[in-house]
Amino acid sequence: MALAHAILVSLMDFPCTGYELGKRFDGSVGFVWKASHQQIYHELAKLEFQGWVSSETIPQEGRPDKKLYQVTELGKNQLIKWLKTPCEPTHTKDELLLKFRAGYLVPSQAILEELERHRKAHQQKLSVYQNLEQLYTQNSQELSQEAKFRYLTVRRGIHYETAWLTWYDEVIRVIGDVKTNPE
Amino acid sequence: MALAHAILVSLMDFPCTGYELGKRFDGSVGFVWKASHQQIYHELAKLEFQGWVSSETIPQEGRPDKKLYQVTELGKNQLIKWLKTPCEPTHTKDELLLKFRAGYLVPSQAILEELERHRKAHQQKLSVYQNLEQLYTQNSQELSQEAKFRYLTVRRGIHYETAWLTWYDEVIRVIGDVKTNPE
DNA sequence: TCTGCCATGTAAGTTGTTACATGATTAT
DNA sequence: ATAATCATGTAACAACTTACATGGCAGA
Repeated sequence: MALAHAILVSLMDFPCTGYELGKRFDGSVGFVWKASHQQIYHELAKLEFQGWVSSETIPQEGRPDKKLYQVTELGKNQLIKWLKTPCEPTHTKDELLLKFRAGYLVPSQAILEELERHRKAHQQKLSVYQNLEQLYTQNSQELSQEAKFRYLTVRRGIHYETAWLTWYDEVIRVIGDVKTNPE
Repeated sequence: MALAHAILVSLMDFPCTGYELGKRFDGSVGFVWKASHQQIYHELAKLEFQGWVSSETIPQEGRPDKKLYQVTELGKNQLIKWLKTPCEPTHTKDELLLKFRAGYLVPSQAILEELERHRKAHQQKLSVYQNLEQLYTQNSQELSQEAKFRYLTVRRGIHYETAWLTWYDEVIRVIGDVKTNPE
């Protein structure tokens, strides 16, 4: 259900092909919603069938034709309807935290190494967000309404990644110097 | 795949029935992994078939028999094997943030109300975590290795919820005083 | 009396993952 | 040569959601 809306939100920025959407879902859109290209193609077909998006086929030589998708009036109305509908908080499913909770079952070194891998990933994501943030803050003119929402989405990413990094530091302080390794 | 491990982690704390697991997944376990009772019963049956858990049927009067599950040696080994295997960072799927990103399409009041609802939920979860935290910090004796991991899992929850609250404040500062409502 | 708790599931449908398939073009 | 990029999908499977089903017991 929400994948459909994630696609609509993306296409509202500008029309795209399925392939391009796939890349955007790997990049900045993926910070709020992840999806594989198979899912995207499948959902686009469904959306077109429902009349929420329309496509224009662009013939190409030496490679498959492109299909450029855009949101229809109906699609936009449905998107706005969805925006006005309350939603539930996201169901947490965090494999790393789940592992961490059972971390006492293995030598703490194993857990700390895994944590370090993830810490690096979060550090990198933070950098990406900080670069994006600069695009909004560097010129001092007032941001448009649309830009404000995007800027704050990036800010949410910064808060999120920073919270992880702070937690990692805390973990190191509490269990990082443990000498007694079980097993 | 990971639901199986979430169940094993929970059962390592102490043996449970499916029903009790359901409640725990609604409560403290649910902070790291969410699952419905249907999923849990289904997965328990699978786990027992595989020999990762075993069950003891406890007859009852006037209500269905209980099945008390516990982790087998095989299950524990599999759990430890899984703990040592690296995992990927969680795929983000945040409906609220997705909506927020497209927030410019509706009157900002609509978004702010939805945000307020979620802010309250995060505030409440934070309180729950803070109460749990006290259990670990109130007596000054050194925590066991197992308790440290649990304590830090709770701390992660506190960092997570606090980051949301900080972001909400920021959103209010940036778009909370907007006079121009589209539509 | 009615709601909620206890206790277990089945069945149908949707969503998401993994593997497979094609084939020219461009960069290393 | 080889790998990566462009560009689209199908098929099988696994995971998850929603609705349904049963039925006694305890408390407001």
